[in-house]
Amino acid sequence: MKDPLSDLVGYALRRASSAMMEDMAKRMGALGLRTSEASVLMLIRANPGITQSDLCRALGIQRANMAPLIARMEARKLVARSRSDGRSFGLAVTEAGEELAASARRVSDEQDSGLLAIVPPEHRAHLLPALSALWRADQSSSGQ
Amino acid sequence: MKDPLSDLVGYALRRASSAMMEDMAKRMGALGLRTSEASVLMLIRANPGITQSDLCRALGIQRANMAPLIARMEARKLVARSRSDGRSFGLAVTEAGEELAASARRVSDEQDSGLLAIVPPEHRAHLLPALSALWRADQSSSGQ
DNA sequence: CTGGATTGCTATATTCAATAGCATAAAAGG
DNA sequence: CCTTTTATGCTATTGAATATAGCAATCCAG
Repeated sequence: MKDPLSDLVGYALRRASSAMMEDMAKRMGALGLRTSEASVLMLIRANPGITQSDLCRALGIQRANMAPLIARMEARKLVARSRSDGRSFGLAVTEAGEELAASARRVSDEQDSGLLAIVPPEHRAHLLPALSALWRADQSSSGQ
Repeated sequence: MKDPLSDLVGYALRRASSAMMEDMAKRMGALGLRTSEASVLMLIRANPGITQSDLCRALGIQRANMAPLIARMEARKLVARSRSDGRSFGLAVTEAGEELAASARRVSDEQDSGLLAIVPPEHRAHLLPALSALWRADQSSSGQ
C-alpha cells in the first residue's frame, strides 16, 4: 500500500505524539491522574504559590479548562489554595500531592528514557532541541 | 518560573504536536476539511480501491470512528464506494475529491516546509527519522 | 456446515481544548 | 476620586479525536 503521509514531518509528529500520550495516559492512570493533571501537579510542585492564570500561560491551557481541573485536585486534597489577591489564589501541593507529584515525575522520567531508547542513537540528541523549537516558535498563535 | 517539564521529550512532543495540529486544523478548515478527513482523503487518493478497514489500520483509527467519517465524505461526493466484497467497499476519490485531495496535499507540504524551517538547521535532518522511529515502535499497543 | 474472524455500523463515553459570557477585583488614566 | 480597562476565576456549551461494547452480515477454514 502506498503511504503518501509517512514522509511528512507533521504526520509523524502527530502519530508519535498520540502514541506517546496513550502510553502516558496509561502510566498516569495507574497513579489515578490524567495527563493534564499530572503536568499541572508537577508544575505547582515546582512553583509553590503560583496562580491558575500563570499555570495556564505556562502550559498553554485555557483558564476555562483549568478551573474544573484544579477543583478536582483540591477536592482530592492534592493541592491547596490560599487567597493571595482579591481574585486569585496561590496554589501549593499538599503532602499527598507532593508524593503523587514525585511519583508522576518519576513516571515521566521513565517514559522519557523509554522514548529516547527507541530513537536511533544518531538522532537522539537532536530530538528535544528540534521539538522545543517547534512549539516555542508557535507562541504567536497560542499567545495571550 | 521553574519549568520542570521543558526537559522532557514527551512534553515537548505533546506541545509541538498540538501546536502543529492547531495550525493544521486551521489550514484544512480553510478547505472545508477536518484533519482526519484530510489524511483519509489523501490516503484513498493514493490507494484507489482501499477498504475502510485497511484505512483504519494504516492510520491507526478505529473502525467505529471511520464509518461516520467516510459517510460524511461520501455525502459530500468526495469519495465513492463500490461493493468489492459482500461486506466491504472499495473506496476511491471522485473528481471533486481528487481536486480537494491535491489541495490538501499541497497544504500539508506547505506546512511541512514551514515546520522544518523553524527547526535549527543542525537538527533538521534528524527530526523525521526520530519521530518515525517513535511511532512505528509503538505498534505493539495500537496493534491489531 | 459450523465456528471463528472480518467488516461496517450504531451508540455511547472520555478527554482535551475552544468560545462566550459573567462577576469580582485590580490597575491605569483622567 | 472616579471611570475605564484589564485580569482572574468560573459556568456552560461546543467541537474534535478517540475508546469500548455490541450487532448483523459476510467470509473463511476445519
